[in-house]
Amino acid sequence: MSHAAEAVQSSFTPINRAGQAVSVPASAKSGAAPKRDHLSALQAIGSIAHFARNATIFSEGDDANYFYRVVSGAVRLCKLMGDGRRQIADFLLPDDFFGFEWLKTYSLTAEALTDVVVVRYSRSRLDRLGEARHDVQESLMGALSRDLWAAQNHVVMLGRQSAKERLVSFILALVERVGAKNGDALELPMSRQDIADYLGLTIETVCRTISELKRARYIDVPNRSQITVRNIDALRDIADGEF
Amino acid sequence: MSHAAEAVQSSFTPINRAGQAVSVPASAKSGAAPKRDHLSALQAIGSIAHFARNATIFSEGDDANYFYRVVSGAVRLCKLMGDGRRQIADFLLPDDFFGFEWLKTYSLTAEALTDVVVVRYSRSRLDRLGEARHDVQESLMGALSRDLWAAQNHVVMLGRQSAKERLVSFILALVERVGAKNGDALELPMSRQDIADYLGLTIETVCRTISELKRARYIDVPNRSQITVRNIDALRDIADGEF
DNA sequence: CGTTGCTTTGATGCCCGTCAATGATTGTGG
DNA sequence: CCACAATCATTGACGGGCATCAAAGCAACG
Repeated sequence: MSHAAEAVQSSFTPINRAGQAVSVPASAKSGAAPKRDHLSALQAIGSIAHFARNATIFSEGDDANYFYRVVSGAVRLCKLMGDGRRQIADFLLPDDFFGFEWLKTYSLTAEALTDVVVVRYSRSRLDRLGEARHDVQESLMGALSRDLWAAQNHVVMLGRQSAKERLVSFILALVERVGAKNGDALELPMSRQDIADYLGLTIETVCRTISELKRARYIDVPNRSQITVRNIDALRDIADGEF
Repeated sequence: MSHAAEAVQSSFTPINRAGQAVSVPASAKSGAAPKRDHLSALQAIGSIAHFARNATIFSEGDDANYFYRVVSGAVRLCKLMGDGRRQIADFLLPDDFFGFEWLKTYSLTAEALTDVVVVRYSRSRLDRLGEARHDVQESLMGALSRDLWAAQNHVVMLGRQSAKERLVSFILALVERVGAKNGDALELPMSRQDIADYLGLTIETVCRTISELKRARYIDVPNRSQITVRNIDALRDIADGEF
């Protein structure tokens, strides 16, 4: 989807769409390889796996034997500090890739937010495929780049935005992700605590800020797993520090 | 701001300055490339450039025409919000690479912290080199991965650590970077404001926290650009939330 | 229906930001 | 080399935003 590139400038979109099927212009010049798309090439070495809600898909420090793509459901990537503090790095939705590591071990923990179906690619096969096929290699590089881009925006959010700005940025990222318009409802597969751990806040601050946005008629909250956006333009102003 | 201070060293031909030493096969694409290490391969396409303190090396949004390596001096990478708030993503020291982008434009601004010398690689040549040579491609992936890893740790720091923990983590990162021991002095090429903008704090909080660490005898501050570490183990405890 | 887990709201306090003044260091021109 | 200005760093006083502690609502499930 186009927005991934365009949204770069103004809005700090925290959600990362790792590894979407983005057009990869670079391989166009080669022309020598048989005309096959790199996603099909990946298909050939993937297998399906299921995880129940709250199951751990892999833990930080585990051998990074697999690379994943979400088919359905949602996943969170997080880091745990020694004393139990938790920071969520990313939420993954269908078609997002995750678990690609340069090092031998995972640098994050992946957990199922909901029951989830994933495609799993063995790392050794992926590496071999990458060596053989330049487009696959570049597609992996693109996934890495998108993750880095998302992490850098996340850093700005946590370092320099207020609680309200962070929550609004988070909502706007979901809006962009699904192409929502005023009046549309957003699905929130994650809990308030997950949102808090993503935004570097407490659950109470997240709740209070949601209530505040509701009182101000920017959003509605029909139930705990949905938010209806009422005034996206006003939200954009808030995210950019206009209020 | 001050006059642009870019100066490309003209006494060297920017194109082929390393050609003096190494025999470079004219067409790198030829299948049977001689065994050569990827750094030398990079050398062949790099040229030297100088920037004065506070000069802008490139700005967010500029066409990403070059990829850089620090030779001497130090560089900061930062993002600016519309209202002037600044977040520093990274500080770069000699041998660090920066400015590698997947997108067409830079996602960060790079500024010279001190007078700085860099090697500059043209992106188009780098791309061609990457297509031809797998080791170069992988070395670029490695650089990306390290950046991502650093950004993820930065996220945890900003999201879940206190001011004291952040400052201590920052000091410890410098300690690791130069392999300092108790009693060694660390060079701080950046200002207090830069440190604050890296840690997501204000300059006053940074100063107060430095003073606190000094009072507690964990560090000494002989002058504004040096910190002497007195008790690294105690600092490690603080960074992990032990105090 | 009661239990369980999650969410929301309220009361209170503290960490850190803001505002302000002073001190230290660097740079500049006489 | 000194005088002065400009910049940067430090410290203090104060307040606000968010965390903490506590309790009450609410939905899912046996």
